[in-house]
Amino acid sequence: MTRRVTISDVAKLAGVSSQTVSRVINNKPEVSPKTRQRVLEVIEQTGYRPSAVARGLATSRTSTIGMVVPDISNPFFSDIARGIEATAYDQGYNVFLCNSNEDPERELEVLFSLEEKQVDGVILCGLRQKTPALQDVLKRFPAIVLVNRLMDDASYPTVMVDNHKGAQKAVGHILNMGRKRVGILVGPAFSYSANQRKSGYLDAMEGAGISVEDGWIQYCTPTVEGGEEATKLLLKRHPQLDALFCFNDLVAVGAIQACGALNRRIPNDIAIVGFDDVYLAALVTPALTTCRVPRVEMGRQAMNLLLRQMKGQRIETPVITVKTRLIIRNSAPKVT
Amino acid sequence: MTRRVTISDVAKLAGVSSQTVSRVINNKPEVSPKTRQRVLEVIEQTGYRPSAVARGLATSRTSTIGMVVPDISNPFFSDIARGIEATAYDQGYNVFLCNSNEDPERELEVLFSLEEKQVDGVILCGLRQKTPALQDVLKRFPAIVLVNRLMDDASYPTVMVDNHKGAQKAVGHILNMGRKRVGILVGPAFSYSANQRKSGYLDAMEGAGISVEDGWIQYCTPTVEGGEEATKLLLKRHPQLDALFCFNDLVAVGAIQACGALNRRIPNDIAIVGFDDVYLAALVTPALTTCRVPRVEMGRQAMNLLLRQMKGQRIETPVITVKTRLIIRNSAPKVT
DNA sequence: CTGTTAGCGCTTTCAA
DNA sequence: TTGAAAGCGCTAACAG
Repeated sequence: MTRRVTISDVAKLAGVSSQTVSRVINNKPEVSPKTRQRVLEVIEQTGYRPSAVARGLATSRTSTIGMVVPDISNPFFSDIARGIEATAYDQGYNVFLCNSNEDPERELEVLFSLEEKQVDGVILCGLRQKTPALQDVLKRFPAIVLVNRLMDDASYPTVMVDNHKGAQKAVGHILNMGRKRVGILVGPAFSYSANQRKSGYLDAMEGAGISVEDGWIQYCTPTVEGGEEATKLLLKRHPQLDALFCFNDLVAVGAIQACGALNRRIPNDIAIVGFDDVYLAALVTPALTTCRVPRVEMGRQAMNLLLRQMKGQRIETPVITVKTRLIIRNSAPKVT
Repeated sequence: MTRRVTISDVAKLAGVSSQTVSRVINNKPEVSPKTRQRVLEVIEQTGYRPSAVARGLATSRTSTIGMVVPDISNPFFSDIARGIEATAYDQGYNVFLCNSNEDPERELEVLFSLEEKQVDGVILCGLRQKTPALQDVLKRFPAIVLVNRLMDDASYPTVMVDNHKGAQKAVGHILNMGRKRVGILVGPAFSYSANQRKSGYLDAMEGAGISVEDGWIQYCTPTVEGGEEATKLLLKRHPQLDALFCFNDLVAVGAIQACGALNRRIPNDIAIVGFDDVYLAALVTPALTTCRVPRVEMGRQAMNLLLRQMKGQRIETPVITVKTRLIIRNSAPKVT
């Protein structure tokens, strides 16, 4: 660790002012080819890298953004993260990774740290709260994008999943199989996505002229265990159900396991459909029919929305809704 | 977006010098309680946050580290990332997430960007190359930790998995089941972990007095598809094999699928053991016996090593080797 | 205990 | 096309 090479080191060695070096590294046109050439050579020789910190202080832009996710080890969010990082990288931005651990207090704290770091923008994924304190910090960022969670007042550009249509497609597919007694493992009652998926389910059922019994609707935690428990409860009370539409793939895997324990054959006795299409979905037995959510794409879109804001461009569509696609596998096959 | 509140704004409002404010925000003792109180009140009222950028320029430390992973959406690395981020956060560091996409050129580029951002340290996960150019950039960082990949000269503190012992345990378990014809799906020939696991396998077999035929050793890409293909090849040439030790869980899942296609019952006809214990492992059918790698723990250890370097402490153990644990499930159950 | 001065490495503005 | 001066917001070093 020797001292960093600075812009004035380069300037001296090239026999120019540091301003000229600055012009060269920023690709300004007003430098003579000769001078530029000489400066570039010195930069090459010395291995000079401009300090983004000093530049950030001078320009008050850091080419840095913050990404807040509940948990990066959740495959749903790590895919989104990949999309964000890839697009950010292409545009010369570095990304701070912050886990909020679903903890509102920590969510605030990471936002404070991002504020101190002077990020140019923040992408918030799966945000849970919207307290005044939260609203307050958010206001202080130059740009904000929300992913998978709508603020009540739609105050920020947002990337959403078309949960309603996705659920309709999924349930429609089940109905096409000839099943009519379709239960739903809704997921958590407070979840925005869960409620959208539920309403898609209800619309599909209603559209087919089937009246849904209250008991067919079962809330659960969005995990394998949650799905397993909920399925056991549901099938105990309503053994006549011949299909289950699940909040996500993890819940669906729980449902598969419960059906195994209850000796219900899938799909013959009961069909099962998930949501998300995480990696797992294709690999369980039976392979899961599910609604694919384009997560990497969501990340890209989110970063693009952020970039536009940071460039001061107007955002035509403040809410981008990405489409899902039904992936048909063995847990709810196509009936021919 | 109004102008940021700066340290001198606070100083003026509190009727002190900015130096005193600096002392307060850095918790220096030499400030009178009264003054401190007054300054804190102004900070509270104004919502002042010190600029980490300005501070970074002044101190040449940024409280920021870089984390380079091949792919954050790979669950192996996203778990490590979680461990790193959690520990970093506790110590007041923010983490730049960089995907290298297994691309040596991009790996270099992200390191350059991290250098410009003046990170205090870098954690490199699953690094593939060690070209002179790479060595060169690395030298310019104040602190470096390697994860899951040893540089030939052990020049940097490193967190490794005890692949050798893990493989020995796994194969030992298979042998205890009474199986003697154990094939191995090694993984990629260039992979350091793969070679360590292979040597653990060979030692276990030799220790049991079993001579391994060359044909039992099958290289493959470390994916489900790779495992599937390799298994088909292997079992075609060596149908007598009664167990497979796989490079990782994905390969093992591929093996399970191949066995399904070949009508080989697991574990009766053939036992299958994986490595890593990603969350998938418990959810496939049959559930996978596998060697658990404590990934979050690895991330924590890596960050701790980095912290010690950044504090200028001596590193007693330049290579930390984390232990694996055999998780026995149905694909290779315990024989009682 | 508190304030003053200088400077971190860059860009912006103005002048040449 | 080039350079000089000032300043971004903070801390280090010194003085009082």
